[in-house]
Amino acid sequence: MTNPFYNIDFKEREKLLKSLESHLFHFPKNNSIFSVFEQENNIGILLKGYIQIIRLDSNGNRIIMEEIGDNELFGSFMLSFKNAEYEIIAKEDTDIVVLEYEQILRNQDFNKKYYSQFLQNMLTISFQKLKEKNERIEILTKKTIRNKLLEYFNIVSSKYGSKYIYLPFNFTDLADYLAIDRSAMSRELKNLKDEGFIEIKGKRITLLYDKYSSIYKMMQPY
Amino acid sequence: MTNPFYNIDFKEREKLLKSLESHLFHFPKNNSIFSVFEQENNIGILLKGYIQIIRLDSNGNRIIMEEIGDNELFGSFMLSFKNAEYEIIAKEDTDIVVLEYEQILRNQDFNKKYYSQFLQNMLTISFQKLKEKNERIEILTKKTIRNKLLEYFNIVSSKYGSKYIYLPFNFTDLADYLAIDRSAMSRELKNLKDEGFIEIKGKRITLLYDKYSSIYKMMQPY
DNA sequence: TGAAAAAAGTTGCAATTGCAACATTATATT
DNA sequence: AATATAATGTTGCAATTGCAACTTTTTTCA
Repeated sequence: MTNPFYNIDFKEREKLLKSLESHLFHFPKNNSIFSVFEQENNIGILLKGYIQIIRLDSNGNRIIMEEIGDNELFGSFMLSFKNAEYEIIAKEDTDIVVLEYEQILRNQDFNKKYYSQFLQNMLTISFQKLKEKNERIEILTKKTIRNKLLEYFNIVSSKYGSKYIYLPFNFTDLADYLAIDRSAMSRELKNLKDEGFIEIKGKRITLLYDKYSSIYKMMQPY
Repeated sequence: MTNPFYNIDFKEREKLLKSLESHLFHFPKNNSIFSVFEQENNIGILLKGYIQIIRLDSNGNRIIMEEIGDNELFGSFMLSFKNAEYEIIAKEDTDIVVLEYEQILRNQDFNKKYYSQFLQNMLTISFQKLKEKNERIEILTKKTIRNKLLEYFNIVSSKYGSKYIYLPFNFTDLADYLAIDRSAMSRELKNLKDEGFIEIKGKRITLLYDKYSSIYKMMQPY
């Protein structure tokens, strides 16, 4: 992911962060960072670490809404925490900067080169995130568990240009990311294995089918 | 939606569009505008009109990926048209500007005030779009048709602050937006009516339940 | 206006999936 | 290393949903 401070030197960065009324936070592994985002419209930039944003239903469903890695944006500006219960958890030791939405988007310091560069960087990151969100939507709109899994595998596979995939999370979390029942997913993964489409060794999955093969096209929902 | 040329006067806007190598297009109602977006990484700004981006599966599924209205962004920079069949249709007479991703994000004309203002406007629009995408994901991750419908109704209802909802599309398209079978959705809408939770008159739906009521919380998937 | 096309409503049936309730294996912690 | 905890694997069963195949209603357009 593009660095939000790309092409902005250390001194300028300090000035920028001061003028945007930023706050720096550190969270140790496995701590909740929800408190920071309760108030309205702030923007978090993850400098280092890894966090998950999890939504908990009134039905007891657990959904992984976002996985945030280095240089990514997150916060209430893009995901309203009002109407449901959320957990934001640092899965590793994590450093974040929190900015005010208003400060970034109402600021008119256009004579400061570093501010314009910062806007450009933020836009680059936002565009990448929009692409990710659309990929997620392409997965979620598949009607069967099988097709959700295959779409997910294809996206990860083409991202790294390889038929050998390393899952970024465990199977429980994968099910919560794909919004399907874990045991039903487990059953379907077994089917895919038995039919010879994939191979699984821990978090390492090998795709044995050709994306453009007739076998793939024949994978009908029913 | 924020105007991408907010706070940029006509003369500056002309200069900006020229420097970004923009192209203007007009499409009459019901025409395909796909051709414009076949090439890599371009950004469309919808000036006036209304378009739908539809994904067609190899399974024969039809999914409404995006609905684009005035001042919204769309294009291959945020939705890759490579790995599936897409239709991009102007549902009304539509004017669009097409820009190059590279031109916007590599340009270093930071001494031009209008360019920085444009970046700020684009960022505002991107943030709004990210919020919409997350709302869509919150709907799609619901496990039952009933809960998808209710989540959708709640989002539309709270957006307009009213229990009277006017659907922005017909029921066939609603099903394709929620990624569920039309007839199954029709059945579930009838159930919700019969149980007294909603009232339907054409595209006008009245929510008869209280969002914070126990009835709502009791709406379990099974 | 009237015919054609599209959208909406209905229903039976079978496939899929969620859920529960386990057993087994892996990981974390003291 | 031993124990507690979490993750994974498995299966029966019932609820939900997709699909097909209609009918009825609404909208479009020549």
